[in-house]
Amino acid sequence: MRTHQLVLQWIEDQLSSGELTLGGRLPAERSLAEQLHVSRTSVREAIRVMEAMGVVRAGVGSGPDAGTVVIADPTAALGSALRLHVATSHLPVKDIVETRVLLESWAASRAHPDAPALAEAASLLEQMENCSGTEEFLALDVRFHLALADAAGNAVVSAMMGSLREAIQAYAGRITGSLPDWDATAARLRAEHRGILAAIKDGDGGSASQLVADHIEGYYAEAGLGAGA
Amino acid sequence: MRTHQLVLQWIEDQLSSGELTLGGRLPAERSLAEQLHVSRTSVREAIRVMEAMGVVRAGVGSGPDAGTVVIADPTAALGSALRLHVATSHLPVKDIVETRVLLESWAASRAHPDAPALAEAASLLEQMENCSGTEEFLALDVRFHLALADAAGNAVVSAMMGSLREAIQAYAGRITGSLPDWDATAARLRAEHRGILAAIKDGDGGSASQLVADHIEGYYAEAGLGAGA
DNA sequence: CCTTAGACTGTGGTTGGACCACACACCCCC
DNA sequence: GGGGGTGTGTGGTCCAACCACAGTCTAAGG
Repeated sequence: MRTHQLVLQWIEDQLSSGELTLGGRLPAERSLAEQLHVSRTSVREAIRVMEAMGVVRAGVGSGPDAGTVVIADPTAALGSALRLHVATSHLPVKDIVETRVLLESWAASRAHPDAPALAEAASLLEQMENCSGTEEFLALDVRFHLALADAAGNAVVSAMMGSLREAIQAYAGRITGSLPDWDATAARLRAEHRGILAAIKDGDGGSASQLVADHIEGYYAEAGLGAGA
Repeated sequence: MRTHQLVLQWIEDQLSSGELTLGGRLPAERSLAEQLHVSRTSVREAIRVMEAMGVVRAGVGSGPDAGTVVIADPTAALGSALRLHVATSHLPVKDIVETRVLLESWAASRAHPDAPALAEAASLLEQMENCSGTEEFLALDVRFHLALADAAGNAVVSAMMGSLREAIQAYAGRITGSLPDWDATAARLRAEHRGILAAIKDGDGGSASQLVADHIEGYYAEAGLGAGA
């Protein structure tokens, strides 16, 4: 076993045993190196991996925001990994979209009509009504869909959904530019969003699920992604 | 932007542009450091992250297996990340199981009856008939479920399924020890496996989907995981 | 007494160099 | 022609130093 993996194991054990919790701070790199009898280099490599996994965040300087603290950002880890594997052409964009439809339609069917996340979704919907640029619209769109996923109350599905969206963000931005009439598309998307939100609030999960699936598949189909997506 | 992120960006660009492909080899760490005008330490940190993401594999020595080569193991990345976040208690095991049911039941409903992966699943089923230890049984069980997921032909779903299973592998092993009658449970699981495989081969996706959901939920329910999982 | 400009301390970030173990490839010697 | 030692290049590890940053403490000045 390589040295940095030993450090990784130590940190994971600390997390599992509860000695390191969310918001807690790891020992300083130099202290940790001495404590585990390894070099600071190995400690740093382990922390780098943890950082890529969205488990810790390293901050320089002093004060409460400094040092290496435990965070919880599973979306970052999954998103980066998926994006890289898309870059290697190992994960087809078609499969990403298909999985996104699967997760989101499930979330819509399971969303609680009185979840607080739905209030945020409604607020985002209003902001989308009067927003100018396509970039701003897309950013709000991402947050809207994430809010819907959160309403289902499954942290794993929410994280996976966010990471899928992140992984193909650059791709989605490119195909959006090729749309024939953005204003018309945006108006349609807004109307569909309202329909989805209304269905969820009415407790009609089955209908909401179908609307979400049509919404996503319709967008990618219009943008020119091949059949099946 | 930190130095190692610059290296990460460079590697990702090489992957996106196709100059680095599956099976290809990265320049040696020392060469890459000189080429990008950074220290070898920064290059190593970047490679370490890529390794954790399942994108590259580092090997010492000489020959075809040496050096840092591009691989494609998205399961490793997702699995480690999920496992760590489960360790921080940020992702409940209940949500993991729920997501597993979602993905696997979808895969069962979409599996192609003549997919080559089903032949492997059948072979694994035979091996499970006459196997002794519980560990061996569980290992074969993992491979059986992965084969079913592969039969659906969605690489993203397959990867996510494998990573979910990996993330709770230690957990599953613990609860298995608390089962009252392992032999009876194993016999039931085998029978359910046969039923699932038969449904898929008959082209009855809906039935297969329901059988898979019952199969997984039943197991965790028997092992004592709370309701809803 | 209060304010403020400076030094101090501890954090991660980066670098260069050195040495090790490993595994293949080559070459000399038998 | 065959076999063992050597050469070369790879990643793995460690060390010592320096930098930038940010909060804190201190001492000088009002």
